[in-house]
Amino acid sequence: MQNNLVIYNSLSRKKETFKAINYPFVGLYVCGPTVYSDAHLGHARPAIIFDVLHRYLLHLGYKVRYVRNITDVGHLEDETAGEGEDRITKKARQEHLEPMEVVQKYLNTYHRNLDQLNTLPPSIEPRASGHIIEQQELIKEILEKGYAYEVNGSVYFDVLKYNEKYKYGKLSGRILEDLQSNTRTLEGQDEKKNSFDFALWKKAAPEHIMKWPSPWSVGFPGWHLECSAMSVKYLGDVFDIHGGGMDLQFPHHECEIAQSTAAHGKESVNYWMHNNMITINGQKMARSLGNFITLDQLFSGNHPVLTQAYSPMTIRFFILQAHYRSTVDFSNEALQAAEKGMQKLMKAIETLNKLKPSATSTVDIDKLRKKCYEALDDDLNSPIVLSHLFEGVRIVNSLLDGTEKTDETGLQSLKEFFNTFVFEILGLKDESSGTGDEKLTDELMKIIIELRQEAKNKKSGQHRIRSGMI
RNA sequence: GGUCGGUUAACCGAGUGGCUAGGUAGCGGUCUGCAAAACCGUUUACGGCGGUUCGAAUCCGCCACCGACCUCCA
Repeated sequence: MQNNLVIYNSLSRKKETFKAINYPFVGLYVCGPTVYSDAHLGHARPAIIFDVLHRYLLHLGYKVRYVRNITDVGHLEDETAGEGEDRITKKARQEHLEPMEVVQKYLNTYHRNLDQLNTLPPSIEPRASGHIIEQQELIKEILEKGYAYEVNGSVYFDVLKYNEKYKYGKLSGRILEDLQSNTRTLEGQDEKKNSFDFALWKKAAPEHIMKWPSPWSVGFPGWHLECSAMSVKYLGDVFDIHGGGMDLQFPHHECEIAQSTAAHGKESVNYWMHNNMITINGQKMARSLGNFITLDQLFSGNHPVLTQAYSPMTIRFFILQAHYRSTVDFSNEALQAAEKGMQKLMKAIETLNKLKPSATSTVDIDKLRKKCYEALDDDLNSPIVLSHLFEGVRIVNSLLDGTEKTDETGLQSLKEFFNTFVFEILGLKDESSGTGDEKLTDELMKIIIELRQEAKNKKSGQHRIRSGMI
């Protein structure tokens, strides 16, 4: 495959040329959400970023198997409390629902929101609860290889033992000695040999609702395990790309690497990609911090910090305006700027469809197209792609003004240019026909004018309509 | 405390050792009976102090500030 796609690999901390293991197939695994409350702005980012990657790979001609998991198995919320209650169980108790009802409810919202954001669905969306057996099998493998130990019905990963042969901490740049001296002393960890060991299987307390039988105890799998088990099941021992939020780099992804390596004797991921966080007032937006804005709130404007509603495409545009490895700070101003920018882009595309060709051409679309590919190839630099698209906008408007000219071929390639990058790859769509206030007003005005004309003809009620209009 | 990252004009946000990113706002203009909209053009930059270099916002060092991770998190 001839392509020049370069991806920043978190593992090597370098940009690397992307080479698929088994052309034309690409295996892409992205960590999805734990479904226990409404999806928020932070969830939109990886969904959109990896959607663009997905779309771009498809555009380049790859056959992509895109796997994005759903964490629907309760994991301990607060180990410091000793008697940890997992988040889904807690929510179920609060809302008087079955745990699986909680899961379904928020999974539905998540799907609806991502659909509104115009993301393509993943090829497979495996749930942790549906892969308990696979996870148990993986635990057995790790136990057999000697990198785990059982205590009181729970199974823990032996990090120190693993570190003798492999290197623990390579993804996040952590050194085991530092971890040893710096990890806070948490209560309820007496079972572990070392504080940095992590659970593969956890024996459930009697009141714990989500639990499954296993050779060790009635319990539930450790959080990091599902991704190791499911990625390998659907993408093979070694696959191309694993993505997720930067906050998952440690410990989640580090533990995944350790588990897979311990079980299979080799690493399973070629390229690790991590998107940065969305911040609000300079702080990370997260459910656990309580400073998040849900996507439904953004779309409806129903939140104290929002001065207006923002459409799904405004959110998408806003996120694409920043590079995925940078933090992006939320503000009404920034969202409004994104909204106007996107409208300008869409308007130009509308204008383009009305343009008439000239005999000669003064514009060079090929050059622009090439620049867009270069930007995408350079670690998915969507802000640069957008800047080139706005150069295209300038051209369209100049054509309308008559300061630039182009022939039929040029017009056609300009249309293809926008179609490819705006709609196909960046995944934006024109919302104006459905929700635009201006269009709605225009339509309503037309009806009122017609009514007035009608009333005028019948000589009835015209004064009311006229005075109302003025 | 440890590890890592950031500090770019009014706001958001790219970027390269020398050549205008882009969007929004502002300003000037075109158009319009006026205005709005639209369009065209355009002013404010690279946290501080040193160093390398013919030349640094871009490389190096120190300092300041901010953030992320180290505990669940997208």
